[in-house]
Amino acid sequence: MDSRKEQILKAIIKEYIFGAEPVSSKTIVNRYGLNVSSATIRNEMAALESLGYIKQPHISSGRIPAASGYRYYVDFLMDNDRIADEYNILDINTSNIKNIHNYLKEIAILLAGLSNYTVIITEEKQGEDKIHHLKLVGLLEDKALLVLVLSSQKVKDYVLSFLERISEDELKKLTDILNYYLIDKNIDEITQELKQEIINIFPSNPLLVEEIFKLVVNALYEENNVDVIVEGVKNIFKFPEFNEVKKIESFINTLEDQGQLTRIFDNILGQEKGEIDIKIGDEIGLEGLSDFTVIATNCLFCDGIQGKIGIIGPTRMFYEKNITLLESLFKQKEE
Amino acid sequence: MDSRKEQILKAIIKEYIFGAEPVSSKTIVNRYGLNVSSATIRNEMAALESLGYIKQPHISSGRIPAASGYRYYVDFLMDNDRIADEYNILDINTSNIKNIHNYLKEIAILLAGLSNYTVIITEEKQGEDKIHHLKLVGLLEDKALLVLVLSSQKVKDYVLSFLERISEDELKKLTDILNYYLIDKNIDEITQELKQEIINIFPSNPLLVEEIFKLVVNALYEENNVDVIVEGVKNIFKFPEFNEVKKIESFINTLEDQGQLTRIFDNILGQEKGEIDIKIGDEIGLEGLSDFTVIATNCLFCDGIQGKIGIIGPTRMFYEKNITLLESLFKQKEE
DNA sequence: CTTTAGCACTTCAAGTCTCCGAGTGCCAAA
DNA sequence: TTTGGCACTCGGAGACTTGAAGTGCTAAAG
Repeated sequence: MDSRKEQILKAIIKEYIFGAEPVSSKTIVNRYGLNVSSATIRNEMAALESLGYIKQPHISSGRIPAASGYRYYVDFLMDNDRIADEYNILDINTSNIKNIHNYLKEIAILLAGLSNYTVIITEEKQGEDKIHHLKLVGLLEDKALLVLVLSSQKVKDYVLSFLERISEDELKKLTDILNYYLIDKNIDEITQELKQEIINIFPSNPLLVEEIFKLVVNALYEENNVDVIVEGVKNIFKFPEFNEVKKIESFINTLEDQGQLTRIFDNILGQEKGEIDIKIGDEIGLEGLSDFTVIATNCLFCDGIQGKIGIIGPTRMFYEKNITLLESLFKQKEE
Repeated sequence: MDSRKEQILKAIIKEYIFGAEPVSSKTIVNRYGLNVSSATIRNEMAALESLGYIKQPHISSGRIPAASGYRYYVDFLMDNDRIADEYNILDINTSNIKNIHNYLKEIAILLAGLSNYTVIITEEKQGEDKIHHLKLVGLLEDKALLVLVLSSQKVKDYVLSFLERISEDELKKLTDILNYYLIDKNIDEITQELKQEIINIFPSNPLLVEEIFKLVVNALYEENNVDVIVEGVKNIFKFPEFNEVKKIESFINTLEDQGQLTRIFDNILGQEKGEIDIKIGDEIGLEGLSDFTVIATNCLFCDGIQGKIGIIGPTRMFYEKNITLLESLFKQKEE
């Protein structure tokens, strides 16, 4: 990726974010004076395509960014000198918080209005459920079942796949270790350090331990009876790429499935406060959201009220603006 | 409307509710043995059409029910011997009500699942706001402004249109009467009797008083910070008649506008508990919902928690089933 | 007066065809 | 390495055809 390719990729992405239509080589020459001809741009575009950053909807159309193109843009090309507009979102009605749910709802509505995308807020009610015990059960050569029993008596199970075979004895040993360390722990007590400790004791398969920890945290997270608020669904209709009922349907199906939806926050479960997480397309890990981007962060909404907040929109999204919006939530709290 | 016309109307509606496609004269002969030929059915259909109960999407297609056809069906033709299936909805998790919002949400999800339509629940937090004072201001010959000041200091105004001219003096007089009776009243205290009293004192324009009362109740209702829960939006995609993005958009826009949405419960504001209100198409009074039917009722969800619950779906709806569903909410509470 | 058979008529929906514009890929020359 | 030029491809819009479904109407039968 030389500088000119980056310039062209950036131009394509900016143009496509703005116009939602495939970008032609000619458009780039006309609007982003690079002092080369459209043929040169076409050559570079072909190169960018073979790198996977852009793609063609069909053979004789312009290019649109691929997911990895947006990823490259977010990681390396985005204008970081964005002006930190002051959005004083958390200040609304703070005098008037009789009801946390309504307060969060107002924040969501406001943020949906400011961003023009859909906003999701979860309030975490922490530590209500704990691990009662768990068990690993071998299934086939390369599969096992993780069975979790929670202190609320709920049972959850997940299928694990291994890269290489693991013996029954190994599974038994890992089950014992996990039980020893995890029984009676709530979501806050299942830390990165604890995970590391177990990996040290059971070094033969760290990836498996990672996976199990993720699922355990997930299970507790879901069971904590989080309040999920979704606002700004109607904004989806502003985007011409969602002009088919099928696409709207899969979006709304995902939004209405609370169990699935909270998974958009998976990555930021253990993240530092104030960090902004960006997941593009399949990175989100939900089938219905493969054309979307989620920008999310942890947020301390007010004393004692903590949760996560995410902006979700098409991958063709105004990244800078939304990141600024979420950052501004923190600026206020730091004061 | 002789008995045969009613039979045919009923057949058309049942058939259309089931199949979502225009019903032909032949279909009726085949499936609803009336012992007449299709030509006779066609004659009757033409009559039913000129009565306004059914219509044709285009000339040369079968008939579909018109809004007033559904109305006739609901009022006179519906099978009232419907078996009162026992849906023990309110029993879910009653032991576990830590959080009213989540309890209502669960009810909504359950009911949305059972009905296959969209469910709306509002919890009323009663009597929080009152009328501080109000004023009628003449605008043009046939218009005036109703200005409401609430005890929460919020100001709301509405334009009133008269059929015939009303003098400034009259407006002043009515303003004084209304203030005398309404100041410091909350939503529960603004009753039908109070309205009647004012109409008796100010008999020259009862319609105007009616209109003002409606707006006052509305304003207080909106301000009572009701918690609105919507579940089962995704069910809309099951109905072939909503195969255009435009239609979905207007539905979702309405659902997301809480101020508008609560107006679907307008009719049952003062209604007896347990009565079921059915509004079809334009009867709902919301532009975005002219292809929908709302079936709604007051509901005492549990001790002290009162609210309204509505099922909303296409006019082509399984009326009997949904009425039964809502009725079953009461059966449980009476026990 | 009511019902019915029969037929002409209308409309939609799906399929086919053509045509045009936009845009690319690639070659050969600069 | 860049560029002008040209052949090629594809999608979308529009025109046209065709077949199926269903009606309205008329004239005859009950």
